[in-house]
Amino acid sequence: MSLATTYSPTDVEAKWYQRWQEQGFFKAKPNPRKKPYTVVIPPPNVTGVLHMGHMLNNTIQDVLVRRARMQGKEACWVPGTDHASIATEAKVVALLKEQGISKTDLTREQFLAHAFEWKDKYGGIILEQLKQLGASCDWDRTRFTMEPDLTEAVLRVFVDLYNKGLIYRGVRMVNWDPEGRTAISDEEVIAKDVQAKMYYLKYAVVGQEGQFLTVATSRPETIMADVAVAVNPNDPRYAHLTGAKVRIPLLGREIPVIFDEYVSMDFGTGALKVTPAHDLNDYELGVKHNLPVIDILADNGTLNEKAVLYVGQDRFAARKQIAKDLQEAGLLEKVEEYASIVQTSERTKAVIEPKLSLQWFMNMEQMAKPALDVVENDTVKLHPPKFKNMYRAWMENVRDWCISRQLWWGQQIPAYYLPDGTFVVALTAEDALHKAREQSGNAELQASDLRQDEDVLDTWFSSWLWPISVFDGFKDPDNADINYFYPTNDLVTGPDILFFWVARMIMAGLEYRQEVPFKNVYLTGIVRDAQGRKMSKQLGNSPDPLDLIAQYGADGVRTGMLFSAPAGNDLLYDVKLVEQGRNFSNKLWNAFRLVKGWEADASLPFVNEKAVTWFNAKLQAAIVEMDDHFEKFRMSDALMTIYKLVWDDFCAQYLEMVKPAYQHPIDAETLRHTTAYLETLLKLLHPFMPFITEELWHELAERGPRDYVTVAPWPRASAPANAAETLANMDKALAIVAGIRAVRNQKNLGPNKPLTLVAKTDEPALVTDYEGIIRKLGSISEVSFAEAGPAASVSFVLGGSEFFIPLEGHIDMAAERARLEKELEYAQGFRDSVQKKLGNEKFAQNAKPEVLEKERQKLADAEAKIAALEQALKGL
RNA sequence: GGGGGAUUAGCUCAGCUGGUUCAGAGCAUCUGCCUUACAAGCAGAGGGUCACUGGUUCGAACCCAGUAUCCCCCA
Repeated sequence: MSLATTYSPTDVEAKWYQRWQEQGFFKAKPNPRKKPYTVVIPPPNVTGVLHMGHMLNNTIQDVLVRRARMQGKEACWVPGTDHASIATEAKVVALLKEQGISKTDLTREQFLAHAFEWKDKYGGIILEQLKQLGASCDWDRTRFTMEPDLTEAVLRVFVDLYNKGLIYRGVRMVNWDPEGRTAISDEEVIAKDVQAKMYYLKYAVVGQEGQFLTVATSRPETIMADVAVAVNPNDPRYAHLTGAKVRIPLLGREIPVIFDEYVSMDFGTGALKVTPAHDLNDYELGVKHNLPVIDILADNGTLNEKAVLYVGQDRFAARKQIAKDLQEAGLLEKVEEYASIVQTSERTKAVIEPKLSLQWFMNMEQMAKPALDVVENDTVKLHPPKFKNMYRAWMENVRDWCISRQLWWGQQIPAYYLPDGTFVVALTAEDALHKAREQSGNAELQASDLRQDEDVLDTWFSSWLWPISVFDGFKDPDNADINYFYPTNDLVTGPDILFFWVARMIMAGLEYRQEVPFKNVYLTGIVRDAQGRKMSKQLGNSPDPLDLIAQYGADGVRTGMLFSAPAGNDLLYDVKLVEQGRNFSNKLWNAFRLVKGWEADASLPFVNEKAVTWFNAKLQAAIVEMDDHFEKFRMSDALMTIYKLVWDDFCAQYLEMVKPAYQHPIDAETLRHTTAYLETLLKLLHPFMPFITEELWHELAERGPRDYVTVAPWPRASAPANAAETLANMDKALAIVAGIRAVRNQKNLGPNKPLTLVAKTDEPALVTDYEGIIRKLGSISEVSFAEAGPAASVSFVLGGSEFFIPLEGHIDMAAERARLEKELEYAQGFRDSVQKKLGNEKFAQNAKPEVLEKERQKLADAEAKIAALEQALKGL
């Protein structure tokens, strides 16, 4: 047999992924004999390519799904993509621009044709990439948020919520993205710290020549939209301005001075210019004081003709220019630097303009309440739970959701305008005509008389229906799939979309299924580089996931990502992690090579009973521990448990214990147990490392046509008799081995130089029962017992026993004495502290009996050890 | 400005109900080994004032108060 000493994943991975698909292992259908286990993928943008965040997120989902599948559940992982309205439209617009085509030259239909063409070409890439990671999605269920069925779901919900009065149309202050030329929701706005300038402008007081009111503003270009200057009524500096008017600098228009306690006296000069069209707070102030609104900004962020000055200039250019002009006019008192915040668009990064605009909104208050309750009472559990607080804060302060977008790529709003300016909301154009005729009383109204709203809906207005719509729960609310697979079990996503998406899915679930959409939400962290910086194209600090898979294997990458990724914590990615993952694959591969190479000889006696029962106890304990970790969504801990079991207990200890001498056969019983253990380990590892485990599963034995580790039953923990004793005894035996090895290292003896061991102990069985193991792992040629150690020997003490290794010519008596004395000193110190504790009356009164018993045991152990050490010193 | 979280070994993090020789794990580091499964490996070792200051308790990494620093969310 010739197996390479290193595992090479490349061919193996492609082969098994294909076989799994051929076998249909990932397909799920309602099965009353099985429990459903459902996960819906957070649909990546169609524009997307796989990045490290997807790798982490989808690895976690796949681990959960694969384990559930092995547990005998009907595991259903629904994949799909999101049409990502604004992001995709921006991408298509940019692409067309490269081809010399401007969006404005196209009709809506032409543009959408281009966009769909683009989507068909690139939209599936990310899903193909997920296959390389090993994602066990049911690909037959792949959905797209803009496909006909899902679009229909969106429209139905819109119509329904409109009819319930939860969706309304109105003029409100919205976040305007001048780059995307669309309104966006509050959640799509990102606040950024910037170093800004504060301009101090002089407003001349009307009728009092030479008197000025100085106003501090960061946006001097908006003075043309000013309708008042506000000061605090309690501010003595401005009391004399009651009823006064001031003149806008440069422009000369007169505006009133108003008094309102809203104005902070400490900020700037205590005088605030009021610009209702371009600031939310100013808008509210304007409404309160009944002031007009002057909107001087065009949709693209340039100044419009209402500005009078700087018309056509971009807002930032105008700011520079007006500062200069004010300076020249002597109306700029000073400019100061100050730390400020600007609101930017999540998608286009453009600086947001607050803008008064006619949009569609959804009332959130009514839906938020039940969605908050289910999280508060743990019907939906957040992992880690610290996110509950954030969730509560958001839900209690939720504002209405602006759902219309001035874009083409997305679901067009099903509102139809009549010639008289009124509108109807209907699922289809025919319905709309029907309603329009009814509403207007004009039976002659034709379809061509109606004009559908130009806007599309926010992308999240389709995503929030995802757990229901992927099972066609709107079109056909009582179908077998939705009844079986909904509610889903676990959702894995990032905390950045807790409000965008998670909260709203809960609302939709409660509204349309009267049931939460999932029971657990696992919130991943952000993948950062080793220095803690976010991964970004600009920094070039993000590895290409597909390169990583090619280099380290999908299994290596998956385990690498999970080694250091507790829920909710950011993952500091370092190539060392995937190296560790790859090394682990290799370790497993070599363990397999060893076992595979063994020849069984049925005539040999079963000599490894101690090792076999010990490893079984270890294995069972590890299964219990893993199940517990999984229960608590501690994925990296579950991985670490199996990692240590495989590497330390199975490879470093167990295999070394049972390994026959080179080119010698092994007894059949041991081989049988060992192979069974290896199979169990493969099962436990499979969710983390699907490819190598499948490969080894098939290499290890002849398998039937449907016998794959992918569908093998998840191991059930059993409780072996006397497990605790088995483990404790082996620990003691291994401590002897460790003692021997430490002596080898100290004395610089090679690992193979045969040594002899002399034991002085009250528990000789601990040595005789494990003598084979001690000999093998310690390279000991002979074990004997004595009342005192040979003169020229190194000794070590374990519990109350003393062990000697005769080493003629290697002994430094002074060093030996010093070492033993140090150990003795520590043991005595420990004994004293325990004695003191036990001597404390209050402790004796208050401590629980178990604790007291343990302390007494500690004292006894310490005294035995001290006695042994004293003996050893005497013997020197 | 409001709210939340964190601070434990060089790094990333566990530490559950206050009590086990409780101060841990992985990685990294150091020393020695190419020992017939694996140098992507083996054996061994070192390394911490549990942020700081008080308090509660027989007993505190853990509970309480305050301080400092960092992170996140919201405004």
